[in-house]
This record gives sequence, C-alpha cells and structure tokens, in this order.
Amino acid sequence: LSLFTQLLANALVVEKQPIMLSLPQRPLILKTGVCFSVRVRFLANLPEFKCLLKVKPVFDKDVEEVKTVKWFRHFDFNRDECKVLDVDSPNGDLVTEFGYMCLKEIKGRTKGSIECRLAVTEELHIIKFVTQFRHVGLELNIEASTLPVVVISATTQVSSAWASIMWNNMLSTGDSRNLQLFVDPPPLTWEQLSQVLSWQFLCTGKRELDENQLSVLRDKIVDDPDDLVHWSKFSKNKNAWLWIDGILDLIKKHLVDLWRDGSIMGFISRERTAELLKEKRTGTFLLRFSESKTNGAISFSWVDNSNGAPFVHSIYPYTKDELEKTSLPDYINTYSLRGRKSRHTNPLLYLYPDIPKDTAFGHYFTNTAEKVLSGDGYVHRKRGDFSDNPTPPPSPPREPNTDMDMEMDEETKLESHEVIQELFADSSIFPEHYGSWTSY
Amino acid sequence: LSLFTQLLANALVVEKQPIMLSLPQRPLILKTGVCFSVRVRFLANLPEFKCLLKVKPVFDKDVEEVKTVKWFRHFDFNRDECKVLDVDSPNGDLVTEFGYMCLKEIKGRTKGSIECRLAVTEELHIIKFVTQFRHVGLELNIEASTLPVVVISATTQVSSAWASIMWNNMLSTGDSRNLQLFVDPPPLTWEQLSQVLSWQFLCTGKRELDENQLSVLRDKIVDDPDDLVHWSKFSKNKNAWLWIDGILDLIKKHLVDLWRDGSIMGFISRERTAELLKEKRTGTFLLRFSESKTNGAISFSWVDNSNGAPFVHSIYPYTKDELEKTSLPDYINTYSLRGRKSRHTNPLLYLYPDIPKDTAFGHYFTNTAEKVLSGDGYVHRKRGDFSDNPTPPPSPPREPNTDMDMEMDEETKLESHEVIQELFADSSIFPEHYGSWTSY
DNA sequence: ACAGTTTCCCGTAAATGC
DNA sequence: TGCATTTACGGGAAACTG
Repeated sequence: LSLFTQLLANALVVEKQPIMLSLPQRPLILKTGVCFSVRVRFLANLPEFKCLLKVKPVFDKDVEEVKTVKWFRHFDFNRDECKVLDVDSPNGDLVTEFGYMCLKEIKGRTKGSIECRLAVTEELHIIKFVTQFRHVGLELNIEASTLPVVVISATTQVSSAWASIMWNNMLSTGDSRNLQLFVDPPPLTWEQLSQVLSWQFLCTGKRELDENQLSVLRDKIVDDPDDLVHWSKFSKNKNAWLWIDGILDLIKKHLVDLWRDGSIMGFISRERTAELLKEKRTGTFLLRFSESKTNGAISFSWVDNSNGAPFVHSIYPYTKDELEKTSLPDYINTYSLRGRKSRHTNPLLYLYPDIPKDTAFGHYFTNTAEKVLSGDGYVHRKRGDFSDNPTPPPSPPREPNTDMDMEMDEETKLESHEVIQELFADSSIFPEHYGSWTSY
Repeated sequence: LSLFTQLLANALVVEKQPIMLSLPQRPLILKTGVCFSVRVRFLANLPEFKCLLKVKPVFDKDVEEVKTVKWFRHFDFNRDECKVLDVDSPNGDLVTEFGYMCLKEIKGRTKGSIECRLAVTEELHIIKFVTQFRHVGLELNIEASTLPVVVISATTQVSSAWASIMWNNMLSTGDSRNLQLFVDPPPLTWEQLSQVLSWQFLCTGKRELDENQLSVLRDKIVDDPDDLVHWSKFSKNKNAWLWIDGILDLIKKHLVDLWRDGSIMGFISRERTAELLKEKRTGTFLLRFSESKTNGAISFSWVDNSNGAPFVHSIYPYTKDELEKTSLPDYINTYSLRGRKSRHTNPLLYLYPDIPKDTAFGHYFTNTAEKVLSGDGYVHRKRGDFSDNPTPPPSPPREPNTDMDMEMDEETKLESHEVIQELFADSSIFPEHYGSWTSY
C-alpha cells in the first residue's frame, strides 16, 4: 500500500505551456494580469477515473520558505476554478488544461527592511496542482508542483527575472528546490556561466559565442582568482546581464541573420578593434556592440589609411528603434562621408578580415534595386546616413598619391551659374559663403 | 413651491474634467476601462447642507431613446460609490469630485440587424447625477446630466467618435438633446462645417485654415448643389474626416511649428501644385499633405527647370513614425539628389513663393551645428534621405548652359587609384562596372 | 529625495462576434 | 466570409510607496 501511495503521489505531472504569454522560450516568468496556461497530466494510466479527479491550482501551497521569509509577496489566481481530468484522445492519458490562469497580488505583505529584502525578481514561487484520489475506501491527496517561477508586474522586469531563472537552473541539482536561493546565492564557475551565455546566443541568434567573444565577456564578469562569478556582479543594475540581454534582444529583433552568419564580431574592445583594423587596408570594417548603451546598440568601425597613418573611426551606435525601419546592412550600404563639393563616398569596403561588403551583406540590401519613381508618381527616397569627413587634417607632409582630399581639390572650381545649391561639407564653418549662395 | 422645485432641479451642475484621460480637448469621449473624473457642483448656495446631500451617478438614467432603440449598448460603472457634497473652500459652493469613474459594458444587448444599427461611435449616451433633497417635510429628486458622450473601447475609435461629437455640437440648439441623432442625422451647411474644421486646426496647430485650403476641402466634401454636407459623406470610412483627423494628428505630433508659421500649404491638389511651381524658379518647393495615405503624411514638391522645360517632383510622403526621430525641417535640409560621381545636391531652395529655405526653416534645423565627433569618440551621423536624380533624360536637343548633367560629365574621369569606393548613381544599372570596382 | 515596483493607458495585434 | 468591435498585452511613463 505504501508503495502504491508513493506511486500515485508522483503520478501527477505538470506541463507548463504558456500559450498566451508571448515569451515562449521564457516560460518560467509570469506577469500579473497576463494569462498563461498550464496542462496537467495524470501519469498513471487509469482511464476509468475519467472526469472523477478534480484538480485545483494553489499558489505557493505549503511553501515553508515563503512562510518563514515573511516579506515574500503573496499572489492568488484571478479566477481559480477547478478542472476535471479527462481522457486525452491520442494517448488515453488523463489530462486537463488550465487555459486562462492569471495572477494578482494580494497586498499587505509584512514589510522587511530594505537591506534584508530580495528584489522581486529574486523571489521564487511555485504553483501546485492538487487532487484527491478516492477508491475502495482509500483516500489520497495527490499533488504536483511547477518548477520555480518568478512573478513580475511589468515587462521591464523580464530581463532580471530571466537572470534569476538561469542562475537557479544552473544550481538546482535534481529535485532540490530552494525558493530562498537568492537570500544567499552561491557563485557559479565561469565554465558553467559561459556555457549558459553561449546557449542564450544559440537560441536567440542561431550561433554560439566563440572563444574571443567569451574571453571579452569573461574579462567583464570574472574578477575572482578562482574563476567564480558572484550573483551580485552578474545581475545587479549596470552590470553584466542587463547589458548582455539588451544585446540578445537587439539580435532577436534586428540581427538574427547577421549574427548567424558570423558577420558580427560584437564583443570586442575598442582598443582591440583599432589593433585589428590598423593592420588592414583602407575600408576594412567590423561590427561591435556598444559597451556604453545598456539597451543594445551596434556600431561599425573602419580604418582609413589615406592620410598616411592608419586611422580608425567608429560610427555612433545604432539602437533598436533606429534599426526598426532601416536594416543594418542598408545602413552599411548607404553610409557615406561627405567631402568637398558634396561628393559622397562610402568608407566601408571589406568586412574584417577581407570579405567584400557585397559578399557579406549583398543579399540583405534592400535599397539598391528600388526604382526612382514609385508607382503613384512619388520620387522614391533612400535612407543614407552620412558624416562630414572625420579624418583629421594631415599635419605631417602629405603623400600626394594617397591623399583623397588633394584629388578632390583639383576639381573644386565652382561653376558660377550652377542653379542647384551645393551641400557644403560643413555649412557652419562657411556661414558667409553659404549665406551668399542661398540668397542668390 | 413649483417654482422652487424647478429652481432646485436645475441647481445641480456638472462639470466634466477628465484628469486621467489623456485627451483634454476631447472630453466627451469615454473609453471603457479607463478612468475619468467628474466634478459636480450644487448651484444654489446652501452651505448648511454640507455633507447631507448624497450624489449618485447613473448611466443612461431614464433615457427614453436608449430604451426604445434596443440595440444600444449598456454600460455601468466599475465602482459606483456615492459621494457627499462638501463645501469648496474658495466659493463656498457644495461640490464633489468623482475622481475614478470607469465604465464597463454590460453584455447582452438586443441584437439589431446590421442595417438598422448605428456604429458604436454614433451611439450617444449621458450620465446623470442624482440626489435627494429633504427639508422640512419636502422631498425632491434633483438630477443633472452630462452632455452626450460617446463610449469607445479602443483608441482607434477616437477619430470617429470625435466626428460624432462635432456633428452633434453643431446641431444641438439649446438644451434639446437627441441621443438618436445619428439614426437620421441632419446635414450641415458647408458654412457651418468649414468653421468647425478651421477651428480644429486652430486648436491643434495654432492657425486656422485659409481660403485656398478650405476650398480644396470643400471640393472633397461637398457634392451637393445646396452646399450641404451629409453625415455619411463626412464620416464614413475612407471619407473626409478620417483623412483630415489623421492630418490633425500629424500636425499635433510633428508639425505644430510649421503649421503655425504658415509654412505648410498642405491642402492643395497635385495638379495645382504643379501649376504653381512651374511658374517659379528651380528649387522652389512647397509642402502638401498626402491624399492617398489616410493616416497623416506630408510630402514636398519642387520644380526643376534645368532640363529646359520645368519638371515638378514630389517626394514619397513622410509619415508620423518617420518624423519621430528626424523632423521635417531636417529632412528638408539634408535631402539630396545623387548625381554622377556621387555628387549630392539639395533640390530644395525656396519655399513657395520665394522664401529662402533658411529663412523659413533655419531655426528648426538641428543637424547643421553638430560636431563630427561626439564626446565619447564616436563619429556623429546625420540622417539624409536621398534619391537618384529623377529628372527625365533630356530627349530634345539640350541647352548646354542649363544642363547640370553636362557640366558634371566634364569632370567624370575616374581616378584609377582612388581607394574609397564611389557611390554610383544607380548600381543596379551598372552591375558589371560596380562589381569590378568592389572586387578590387 | 529616491529607487524599486506597480499601475495606467496608448496603440497595435489578435480575437471575437455578427 | 468580411467587417465592426472588443480584448489582450507590450512598452513607456507616471504614480506609488516605503
């Protein structure tokens, strides 16, 4: 009998499947007021109990930790109706689906002092599903529990919540579930963490992190001789994870193709960027993530040898909403430097180390083949960011053959009867000239 | 006594003041599930009744029309608590404020056939505030009513709802309130409507519509010999109001300054645009609203005489979200045509009739004075839309002095040792050439 | 005053109803 | 099926709250 009891107690299995939640790869984060759904299956094949087992969801049922740590928030379901296990056609299992589960906070938690309180994204909770099994005088309480979940109230908390989920997953061995994990969170080895980080990039961008990229991240995150990473270093504001997750989101929304292709070096310091590019010919460029913008931004850096010594420039980083309408390949394709007499030249020629731009990005360009006139008679426009030529003025004696500006100088004789206004390299530098031009 | 009753019955006055509603100029539209607030004041100065008069809000109380027209939706308040009139310090009036009123629909209306049913934004409702006045054996029911309101469930309905509010306001004379107005809506004269439309632009953009603009709108809206405008013509999908309101929203969000300055001709047909511009010198341009985009978009048109005959071009219109990050003046300032050898020229010189671009827009430009390097070492970028030169190839014998292309031809000898890639006028036209360039 | 957290609500997308 | 209307909820900002 005792064995049978044990069997049944483990027989109820919970599958979590948040249909309504738009974060399918992040199923362990629940937002108050937003629907999620849970499928519950009875593992023992007992079809004769069809519609006899009533399952009830309970939030944080019997959770010792939550009772002890008084400042944990309390939640309940908006509509908690019980459901009856029914036979699922393909396998004949007893199954039910809670399709519209929704959490609300029950206010009035005991307020702990701020120091001893965890962040809400560090609170781990569970949902249990309980049912009562009755048969020939036997009466058993059966229950199943979800994995730990983090409950948030706004989407801005998703990133922190996911950090908790990852940390918890890496530390939980077998079925030991410590909902107070973050009261005193154990550190991870860089070995463990780097694998998980790489896995995030594989899931989001279909490509793992390479040695060099991991090495850059390691330098940012590990400051411990034993190769350990501490939770506070990894998770707290302004620290590693928020920055990395911003980049993951940037990749997910705008750079999946380029990341998968391996066209994005991404994690590389400014200094190293300059070192690499200075060895290469003019027009070689690479893509790297901004380290200052914490919400995901990407920049391109290129080298220019035309003034004798190599000079490396980096474009002001592109953020998510700038990539919303124009893709990074198109920005690369149409970027230009404005020189004398409004001649525009694109300084980006070879993706590091030496891949012609068109080979690397050609089939992502959308700007090239468009017609000048759209069907409705409007002149079509292309977006092209430009900068005034940032190459510093050559103070050492110039080498005429490699100096682009010199060549241009030779043709800079303005035609006095030109009727279309020229765009000057920098109108604020030549106010008089500019003014006399427009005043006709 | 009868007179006294009458007096008291009119003594309760309702002021509507939707603090929580983000449409301060549109107070007569209520959205389900969104808070609004109402101040109720007792006009008779009877401070001795302080805290004795309990006011209760009732939705569509005693509304004969709503009872008759069975398919009107029913609503109720989410939390309808009564409030007690208290003395307001400055005037000593009896006042109360319902600060968190919120509507929800009561489902289960009688379904009318689609033909006889009004759109939800044509349903007019009222909210009444009732109180019982008791004094020396006298017992009076006093009530006050709001103006008709339209109840919507999504912000996409605001535009249509506002059309109803305007139409109703223009037709309601005195205190006759016909909640069934749109069952058979009377027409308006163009005289009436044009005043209201002009007023909308004054409220939104600080400038009324001028004669020419009104005349264009009139041609679009009035198709009746008697100068009458019919509701269906004005309000129904794809018709006048939705288009105009999209433009009002465009002005509110991005063009208040330019509209107030009178720099936007706006309402002018394509044909008339061409007529006006063809009389002017090359580089004259004007701003007009797109007639095809129904969500508010603006285009600039310019004239080019450089090929002999004047030719008028119009840029593909800019929509609200394109103006989000870059303002129209900046688009105008940096727009360019790409000619041979990647020389860019800005075809926009004079705002019609002859105002130099800088005079009209100069102090709205943000792009000009920016430094090349931003503080953090990044190269700053400017946004500049461009088009490949849309001027048609001159088939009649050219006049050399006015042909810009000819001038450029003279300098189009490519230097074989140039290291920076040229942007060609249209790479898809010269695929071979382009390819050999990039492959080095 | 302030930082962490929640609420509010627009605007879009999806679901629903007729 | 298509259209009108409502619901869902991400995202940004304001409001809340210790």
